[in-house]
Amino acid sequence: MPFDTRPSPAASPDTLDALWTSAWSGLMSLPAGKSLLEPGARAQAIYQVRAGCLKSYTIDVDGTERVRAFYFPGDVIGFDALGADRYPAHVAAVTASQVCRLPVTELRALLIRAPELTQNLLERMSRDLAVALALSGDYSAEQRVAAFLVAMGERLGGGGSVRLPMARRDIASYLRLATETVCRVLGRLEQSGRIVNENKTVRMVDTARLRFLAGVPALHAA
Amino acid sequence: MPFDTRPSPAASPDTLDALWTSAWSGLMSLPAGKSLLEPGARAQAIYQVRAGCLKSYTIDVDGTERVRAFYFPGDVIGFDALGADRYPAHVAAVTASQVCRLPVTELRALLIRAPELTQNLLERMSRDLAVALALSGDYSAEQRVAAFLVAMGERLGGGGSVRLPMARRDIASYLRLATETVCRVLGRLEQSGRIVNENKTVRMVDTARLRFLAGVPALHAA
DNA sequence: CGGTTCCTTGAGAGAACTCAACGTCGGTGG
DNA sequence: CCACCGACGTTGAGTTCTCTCAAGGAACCG
Repeated sequence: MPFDTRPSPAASPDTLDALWTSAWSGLMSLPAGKSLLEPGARAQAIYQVRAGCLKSYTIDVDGTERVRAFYFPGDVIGFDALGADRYPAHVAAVTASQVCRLPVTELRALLIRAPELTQNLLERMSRDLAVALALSGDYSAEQRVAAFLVAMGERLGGGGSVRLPMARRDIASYLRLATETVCRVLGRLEQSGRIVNENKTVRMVDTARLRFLAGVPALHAA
Repeated sequence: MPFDTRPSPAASPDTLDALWTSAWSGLMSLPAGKSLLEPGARAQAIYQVRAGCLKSYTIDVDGTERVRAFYFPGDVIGFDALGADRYPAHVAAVTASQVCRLPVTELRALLIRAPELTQNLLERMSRDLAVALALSGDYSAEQRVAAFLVAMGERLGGGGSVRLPMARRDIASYLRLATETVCRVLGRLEQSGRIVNENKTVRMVDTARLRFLAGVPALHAA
């Protein structure tokens, strides 16, 4: 349940959509592993993913990487920087990616020019907030992994087959589990016939059961 | 570190502040335990706490209560409903409280009339988002409790002495721990001389050490 | 003052973590 | 084209932390 990160398009007039869409510019290509944002840097722009996959992460005192979020095409990067005016975390490409840019100054101007867009923005942020709150719950390793698979399946829409471009370590870090635990759970899910684990691709066989394991399906239904 | 929930006032022109402040109306008094919002209800208004303490919580499938947030005077309740147009959780008074109201329609009108306020709103939401993300990390029971105490101390500003109006059970639920674990950690902190535990009030003796235990002090410093 | 709820402390169980080893994949250079 | 190397993935054994179950003590309310 906790892992739907899709900022699905709001049902707003075409003109607003167009305004929003055309605001983005400066397509940028990033090879796998390349850093896009550094924590502490002035938040001069937000970004939208056009292709590939990126991750947001922090490095804590003992040098451990903590993945905060994964971003896929359509997702906006940088909302969490608007408050403090500084980026709070690293953002780097997981696979070769393309992103486009919207300077914060232009975002503000745009919102003053078209206040109706604010609604859209608030919706996206409040959805992110709801997901983050859901993620902070205490769930078993099995629940977390199942929910992650289900959410990724819905997010990427591969029809029961999910390609996970990120390393097991990244998934584990995101789910607050040990890498080994993720492997073990995937192994157990495969043994019990719920999934088929093919390298970086997971085929979900028993989706209903996975959803049940994930717990509350409400968040996805909504 | 993860627990600063204060939406501290943004440094914006007096007129904007005044506009924001005067938008709120309908002071409402709630006795302890009284429910303010129910999940699923149409989000017709957001609220601001004027006095007391409230909590936001969900009830999951097995009937367990999960506390999502505590609200104190100045905090805004309901941001997370703006996206889905429905409140996502229960909100109830922990102690006798007073709140005032801002209908969503008026909020939208206000934002169109004074788009500069949007910035303020985005800042509040993005701060909430950052806190929620921080809270979702995996921390030891000791880290969580220490961080909670430090954050509450900063939040309520009682000069090293924090009054915790909510039950241990609520704190435990919020921190994703068992009630007993919270008690045990408080006991250990007291035995090692870091705090003095007087019923509902905790005096922080070794604040520096508590901050260290809480981990990254960055979030508070910023 | 009795009852209820909350807080605290103890003993045992279970889930996830750490440590460790081995197998696999992908890239690089001979 | 193949062999090697390093990073990643998987699996096992033992440990640790927190949870659950249980009971006694303290505070609050009628």
